[in-house]
Amino acid sequence: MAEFNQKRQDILNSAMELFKEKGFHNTRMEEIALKAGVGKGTLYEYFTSKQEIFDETCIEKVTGIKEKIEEISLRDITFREKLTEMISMKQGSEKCPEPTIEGIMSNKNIISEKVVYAMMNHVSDMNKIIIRMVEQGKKEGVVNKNIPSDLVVTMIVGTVSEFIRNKCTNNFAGISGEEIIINLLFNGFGVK
Amino acid sequence: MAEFNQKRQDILNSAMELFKEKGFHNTRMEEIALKAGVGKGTLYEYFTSKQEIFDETCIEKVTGIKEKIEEISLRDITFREKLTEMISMKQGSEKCPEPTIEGIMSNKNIISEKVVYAMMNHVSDMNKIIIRMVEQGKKEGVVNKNIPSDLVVTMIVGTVSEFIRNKCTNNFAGISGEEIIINLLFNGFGVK
Amino acid sequence: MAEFNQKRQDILNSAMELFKEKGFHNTRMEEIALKAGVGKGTLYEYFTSKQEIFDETCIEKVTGIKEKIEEISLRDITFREKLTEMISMKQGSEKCPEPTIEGIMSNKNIISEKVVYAMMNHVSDMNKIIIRMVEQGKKEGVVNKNIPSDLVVTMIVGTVSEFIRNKCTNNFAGISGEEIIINLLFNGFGVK
Amino acid sequence: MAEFNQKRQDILNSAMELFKEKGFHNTRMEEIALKAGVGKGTLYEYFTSKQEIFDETCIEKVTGIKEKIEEISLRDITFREKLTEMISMKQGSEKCPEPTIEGIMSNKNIISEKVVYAMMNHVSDMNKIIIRMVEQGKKEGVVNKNIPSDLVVTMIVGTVSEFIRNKCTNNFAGISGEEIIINLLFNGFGVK
DNA sequence: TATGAATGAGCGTTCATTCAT
DNA sequence: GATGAATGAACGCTCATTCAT
Repeated sequence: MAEFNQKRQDILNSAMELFKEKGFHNTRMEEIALKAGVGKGTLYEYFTSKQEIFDETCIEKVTGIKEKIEEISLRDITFREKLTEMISMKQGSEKCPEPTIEGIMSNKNIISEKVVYAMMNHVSDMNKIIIRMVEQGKKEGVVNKNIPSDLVVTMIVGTVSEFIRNKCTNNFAGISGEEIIINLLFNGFGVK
Repeated sequence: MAEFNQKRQDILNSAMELFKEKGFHNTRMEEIALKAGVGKGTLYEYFTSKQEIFDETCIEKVTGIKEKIEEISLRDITFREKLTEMISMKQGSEKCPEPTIEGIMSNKNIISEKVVYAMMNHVSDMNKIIIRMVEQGKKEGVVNKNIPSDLVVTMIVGTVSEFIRNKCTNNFAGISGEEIIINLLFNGFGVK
Repeated sequence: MAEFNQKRQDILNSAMELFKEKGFHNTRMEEIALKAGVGKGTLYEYFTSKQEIFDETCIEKVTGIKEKIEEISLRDITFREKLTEMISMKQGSEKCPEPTIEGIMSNKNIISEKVVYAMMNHVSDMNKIIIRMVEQGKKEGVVNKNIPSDLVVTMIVGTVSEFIRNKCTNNFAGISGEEIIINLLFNGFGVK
Repeated sequence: MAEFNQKRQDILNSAMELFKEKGFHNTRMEEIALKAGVGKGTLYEYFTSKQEIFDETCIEKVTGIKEKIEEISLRDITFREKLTEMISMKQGSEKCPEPTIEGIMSNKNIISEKVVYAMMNHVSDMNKIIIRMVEQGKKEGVVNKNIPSDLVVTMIVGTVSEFIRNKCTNNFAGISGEEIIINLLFNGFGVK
């Protein structure tokens, strides 16, 4: 049984990488099998269809992100420290992964409907978690209580995602701007 | 010739809508032809392949966004006013369009390579334009000169994109948060 | 349109021959296409699936038989003459075809359900037609009125089918037993 | 060894039932194994292929029919009694079986060639047996000596098969027509 | 001996593209 | 130029068969 799960995961990992690299429609079942080191037919011992494999990889990715956010949110650290953790967050694999929720959600017309719902629930959960983090900030007296929390979340999520994205496409050669970005979020770019 | 361009544009518009709705691989040439009111074979009088049609729609979309940004950047208004214009920017079509650059770029494994380069150039241009806007802000004395402009751009682009995205998925029921977001960008969410 | 129907019929004929020769599952779409002199994809311009092609060939066959029976039943000849016509009936094609209804019905687990119903209706129609023929015989005073017509039909259909089948498998070398069989049906094999 | 034969027979019985119900190509080896209560691999300990299993079931069925006919033919009873026995003959299993030779022979393009020959020999044997029965009738003075025996056999086999077939498809609700059919065979349906 | 996880040849079907009209 | 009937390469999936245990 442990072995079953292991092989299943191998397939999922191979598929994930190929989907990321070439997209759903340009990835052939045969390639997934080859990469996972199994026969084509074996894929169907673990999954019922290519669609299911794709769905699972998507679910796994959002779940992974959500769990990281959740884990950060539960630590006994300040709001600012949590923000710093989030911005340093990395997807496990090498290279430059598809780290943002948005990248995953852009496959909406490929993912099967029920999985879209599942993912949207995850996204909604993440929003709630981050809203709670913002409210922690308000309690700590470091976040302005007059600003609606959801808009604060919008700025955080947007900025952090864009920052991570840019780091991947190497727009910030060498400079580690995390600290600056955090300050920007707190103080804005305006002159005081 | 004018007629040629008109029909070409009709095809492009039909294709754009279908691609947005169903994705590249789920859109059939026949559907595009049908929607454009031409025969299937006719598509090949105006484009050499489905790929080319897709490439063109992508280019057209980024170009559209870029031109809007450019147009805003050239107006004789303050930096803050330009920001406000950007956040109110809308993609032409009805419903909820695919307005952000990121949504388009997520098709990287479908777009043909040379078009990816073209698009990245556009994106890079846009960055430069926005950087110039930020520098205008610095000159006006409303943007903190000590913060690297590219990081300011990161925050602006990320926040604005996320804001537009959320407005589409109706996360902000009724409340028009544009003004608040602008203030957030300038002052951050921190307590002064 | 005439051309459409012609090509459709060509495909059907090729399919019919192959199905007869090799059965449904051993006949490949490619072979049907090859035999019909069209491309594999073309088959799908005329039919939606292999199943549909098979269904149509079955329908066509029973319909053909039914129409022949019907045509015979409508002629202005005596019951005995009609019987003689039936026993001399031949399926159009060369070689030794699959002439009996039973041969066709033996594909019940291949034919799609709704077509099975259609065929059973045809079979039921044929029974009614033959029953009417028997009743004509009773009116003519050549068929014993005390015997239930459906049992008479059973004997006629069974004997005629078996006779045709045997002629095909060459069990009756040269001898044309039609006349004898008709007499047998009327008088039985018993000694008077 | 007895156990070997028992299990072999179990497999054959399971297969026979499934083949009858769903046909050769729609029956999967896994189903046969499941129904026989053995593992998929075990099937190959007893048979070399699915084909062989099918061949054996066919042989077994014709052999069964032939043996019944043979057994009837050897009894010390009159020709008429033998006929009555034949028409009352039933295939062992419940429901409505595939009792006629023709039903089995309609699989000619599935059965392997050498088995087709074997079956045709059986069929030929059966004909000879029934011919001998007819000749017994002639000796008993109840069958007209002027009619070629093979044509008499044709009428008997055809009528009996059709009768059994119809009884299965419930065309004769309740009425047990066996006696009438026998009389029909002897006397025909003609008016004397 | 019995098993069932693994396999891959094989086939039905789709759809971008072509080309005769 | 405009068309759509015809095409066949390509791919997802099935299932008989194998073989390590």
